[in-house]
Amino acid sequence: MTKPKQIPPYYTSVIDVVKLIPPGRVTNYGAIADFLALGSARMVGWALHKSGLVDGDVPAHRVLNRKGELSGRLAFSDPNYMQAKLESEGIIIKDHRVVDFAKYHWHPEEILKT
DNA sequence: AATTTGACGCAGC
DNA sequence: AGCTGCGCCAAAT
Repeated sequence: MTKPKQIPPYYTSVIDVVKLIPPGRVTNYGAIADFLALGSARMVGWALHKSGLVDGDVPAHRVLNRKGELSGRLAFSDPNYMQAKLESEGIIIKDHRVVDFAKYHWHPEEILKT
């Protein structure tokens, strides 16, 4: 019979961290991977891709690659969703790239400081 | 079961 | 400063 697909634990961990990203801020896959000690930023990418199927309330549009590029925009239902959402949060995007990326860059470590 | 791909990152050139 | 190659680990074919 149909077997309910189990969600690997680290998927949930990644989703949890992504949900903690403050509006108007962005982060990169490597930062999350390092924070969760996944050992590979690719895992974060995979987890986020699946996140849409697991939880539709994940602000995955705030996760970019280390260059600040919207590398995952093509994976969304609408390629323009990611940019539109980020711009609506006050982030300027030029050629699928975040302007002043370092300025908006957020690190999971921030949640520990508070 | 083996090979390829992937929402990545970094060192080297 | 941009391109190439390699490493990372899991999922898909």
